[in-house]
Amino acid sequence: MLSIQFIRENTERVKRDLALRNTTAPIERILQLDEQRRDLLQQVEQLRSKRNTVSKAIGAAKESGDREQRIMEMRLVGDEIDRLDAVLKKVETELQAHLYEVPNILDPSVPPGFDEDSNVVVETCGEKPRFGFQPKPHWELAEVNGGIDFARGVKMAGSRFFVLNGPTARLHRALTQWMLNSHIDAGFEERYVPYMLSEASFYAAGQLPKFRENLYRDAEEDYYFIPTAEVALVNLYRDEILPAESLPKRLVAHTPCFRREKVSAGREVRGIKRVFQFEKVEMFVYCEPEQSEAELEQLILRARSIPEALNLPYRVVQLCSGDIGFNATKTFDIEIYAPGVDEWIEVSSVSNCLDFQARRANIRYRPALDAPIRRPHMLNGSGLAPGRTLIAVMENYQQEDGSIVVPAVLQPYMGMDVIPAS
RNA sequence: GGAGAGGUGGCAGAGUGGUUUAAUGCAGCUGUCUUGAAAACAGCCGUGGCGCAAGUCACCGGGAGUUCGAAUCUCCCCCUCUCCGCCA
Repeated sequence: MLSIQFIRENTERVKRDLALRNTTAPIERILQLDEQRRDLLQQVEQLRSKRNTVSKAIGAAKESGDREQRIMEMRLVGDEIDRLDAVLKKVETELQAHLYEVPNILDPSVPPGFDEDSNVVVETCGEKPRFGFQPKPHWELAEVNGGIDFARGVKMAGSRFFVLNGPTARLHRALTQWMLNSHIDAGFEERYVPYMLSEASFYAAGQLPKFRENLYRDAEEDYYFIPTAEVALVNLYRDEILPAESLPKRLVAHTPCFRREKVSAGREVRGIKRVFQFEKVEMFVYCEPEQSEAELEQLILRARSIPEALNLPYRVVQLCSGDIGFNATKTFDIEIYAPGVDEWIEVSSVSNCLDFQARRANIRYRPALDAPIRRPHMLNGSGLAPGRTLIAVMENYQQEDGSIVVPAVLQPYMGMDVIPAS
């Protein structure tokens, strides 16, 4: 969240960014509540101070003549404190709830725009493959080699679930392992994290209260299923003060992701692009505020290294103001071209969230001994989503008979160089 | 799921109604001494809110209550540990 001080001092900026995001938040109400809060706080604290002083005196002079008189007096003061406190608490609760609803400010470089149509392609790399035949979409390739079983996924769980078979399952796992290893080799430290977290953790990560309808949850216990490892990686150091020498902290985790997406039937139903459960290798960085711009660049390079090494055509897209996520100030997507569906598929989203999540999660660091505490900047980026990368590999590496050549970097993980047609 | 014991500052650990601004120790920081270090000695050493400031308020797992006054008493909840049960 944004600090109330920031909103107070940069009201116009905050309102402008809300408009650019094509969303709303009750900024005027927040400012009003803020003023009420400070006013009430001063009244209550003055009364508390008085009560503390007198109570101490009562304790010190037990046999004083006006003892009863003073106790009576303080009883009234206590009643008034209770009354004001109740009002204060109500104001603070509402203020806090509204502050949770305000998205991050936008980086000045974010292009304005209503929706994804206004996103800006920053760079396009690699060549689209040329085929001497009509390339098939991955679901048709799967029919040839039996790699994806849609029918049984639907039977077991429902629509938008699937099963991977044999070499295709192994290719999916190979992608995951290879991605993870390549980030570890680049200096990231692996974490294995819970896939279900408490409601408090989801508030801290900025998932709640806004995106409740997109989450799967335990019906009886306080568990929500993570829609991304980011939620866990934000909460790792919740309520902690990190030592300066631990920054920058570059982490990577592989988790399944669960997303309850309200997609209309008939739209993007084919294939495995849009599903309710998928794998993701997630990179995450904690760093000093001065470093976050540079760390963002590094994260983008890390994400790009994956399609580079797989020799897949991809492009880097900067999200416009209307498409950027709630927590982020600046986001770049990586999209890989998939010739079968003839589409650029989003496989990564890399964001700088500044101190937005650090404030929600109450994470701080001490720059030096005796130096004042600060909030770290936090960044996240997929590196990448193996399921969608699988689509790109299948469609780009397909041969006329429906067999699929295994990219060189994955062959050690596969023990084969071609997935045969049948 | 059942029974028992606990939850106090970075750590250890006192504190069962009123100079507690939480004792003391360890760790850490600064200084004196020393060629340097150690030791010794002295001082410092939590977080957050409000306020121009002086200052003030809150925080002893979380919440509610009793009281002029709560780390301390009462109730509810959460978590940890030990034993039992179940289990990959």
